[in-house]
Order: sequence, then C-alpha cells, then structure tokens
Amino acid sequence: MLEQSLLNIDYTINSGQVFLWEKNQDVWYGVNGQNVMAFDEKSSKISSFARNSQSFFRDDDDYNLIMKSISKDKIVKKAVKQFPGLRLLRQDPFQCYISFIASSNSNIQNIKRSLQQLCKKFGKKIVFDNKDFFLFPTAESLSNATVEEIQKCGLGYRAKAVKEASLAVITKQIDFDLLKKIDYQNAKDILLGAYGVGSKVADCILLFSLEKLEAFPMDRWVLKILEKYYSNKFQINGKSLTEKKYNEIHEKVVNHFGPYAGYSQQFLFKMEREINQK
DNA sequence: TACTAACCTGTACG
DNA sequence: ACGTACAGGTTAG
Repeated sequence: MLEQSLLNIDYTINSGQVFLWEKNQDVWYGVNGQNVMAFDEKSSKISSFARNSQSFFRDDDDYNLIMKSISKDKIVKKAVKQFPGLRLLRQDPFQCYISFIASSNSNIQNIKRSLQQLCKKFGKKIVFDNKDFFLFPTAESLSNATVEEIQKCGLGYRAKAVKEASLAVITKQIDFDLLKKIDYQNAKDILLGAYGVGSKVADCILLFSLEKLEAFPMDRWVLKILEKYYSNKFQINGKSLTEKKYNEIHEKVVNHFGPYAGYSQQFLFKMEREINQK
C-alpha cells in the first residue's frame, strides 16, 4: 500500500515515461508488458490483471531521501516543491525498449498511436475489470512480424528498428536480466549495439526499466533546460549533440546531481514542459 | 573524430 | 486547398 502523499499519479503518468495509460472515471489503466495495471485515485489502491511482484511505482525507493539527495540547487528544489509525488516508474523492459525506439524523432501523440496499434495487431487481448485490453506484444511476436506489418502501425522508418531490436532480444544479444545486474556504462554499451538505440533512447530504457537511476536522458527539451539554467555548470557548446558530447555532459550532470540524477531529470523535464504548455 | 542531411507520419500554420 | 515546418533522435557517410 502506497502513502498517497508520495505518489501523484497524474504528474507521474504525464511526465513522458509511459504512453499506454488512460484514465477511466477515477481509475488509471495502463499496459505494462504482459500485464495491465490499475490505480484508483480515490482509494490509492493498485490492482492488476496478472500478479505483479515488482513495484511499478517504485514505492521501494526512499522517496524523501532521494528528494533530499537531488536537491543540489535552487532549480531542482523548486521543481521538487512544485511536483510533489512525481515518481519514476519501473516499467516492463521490453515494452520500454520498443516504446523509446518508436519515440525517436517523433512526438507523444504519434508514439501513443503507434504503440496502441502495435498492441492491437500483435498483442494478446485480455479482459480486466470488465474492460478489453491488448497486452504489449512479446519480443517473439514482433521479431516474427515483417517490417511492412510493423510499418502499418504508423512507425515509418522505425519499423525496421523495432523488428531488429526484437530480434536482438530473441537471440539474447540483449538480455534485460543481465542488463539489470551490470553497471550503468556496461549496460548502456550493450544497448547501444541495438539498431535504433542511441544515447538518449538507451538512457530512457536504463532509467525507466533497468534500475539505472544515474541515467539522465537528454533530448532537445532537457538540453534546453541545461542551457537555460545550468549554462555556467555544464556549458553546452555547438548545436548538434554527438555521442561524445552527450557523455561529457552526462558526467558533469552526475557529478552535480549524484546517483539519483535520473530523478532530477524527471522533475526538471516536468517543470519545463509545464511552463511551455501555457 | 566531428559534423550534417535524410528519414516516416501526422498535425499545425500561413 | 496545399505547401511547409516541425516533433521528446539515430544512422550513414
């Protein structure tokens, strides 16, 4: 059972981590791999289609301690204060992997639509709470699909990457259980070997599904934030973000924010997106 | 090693 | 209506 004050479900769902969650009345429903989860806003009760052992909302994290740890400067302090209960999630690794491969050079609406179509086309249909859901496709089903079939889900040129990446899982070239055990840099190097996975996507997968809380995904938004608030600390020169530059900035970022840098990214991202929506 | 254009697709804007 | 820009990157060259 979760302390209600420590989880704000709306902030958390709407923070760019997940794409397959919808609110129905007062209940949030979300597809997570071969499971569907529900969070009742009124009671703060969590239920799920399958038994889920891993805590999706990371309530095993010492939230207050982490908030203290990442509050290294005014900016993060402000964001932490503004979005109490924003949490990182512990997602199904395969779904997270495919989701962020699908996210590259796209936008949330497109990503959502594509993933929904993927589920409908390749995922198993189930009934939970008297409602129909499609589970996320398995690595096997996506690796057996043709690029053309995947493309029909609106993924465009990313379809090839989705198929290749699924194949890499089937062949154990990518082994999520192993990636969870080894350290950040080694896990990242392995992920980068998958076609369609670059620095940013790798960091998303590591942070959101593979227990690497020092991962700090940097997309154009986060880069803008660093330029805006931290130009003296991290100095980002040049316009294009090469892998080398990405790594250099990441090192400075972890030096500043510490081992839970990924949490700080989530707060900064949320704060800046909120500002830009108005 | 460092940099840039091309890339599917849907939507917003003029 | 219809062209153009651009969106939460990656890859090939």
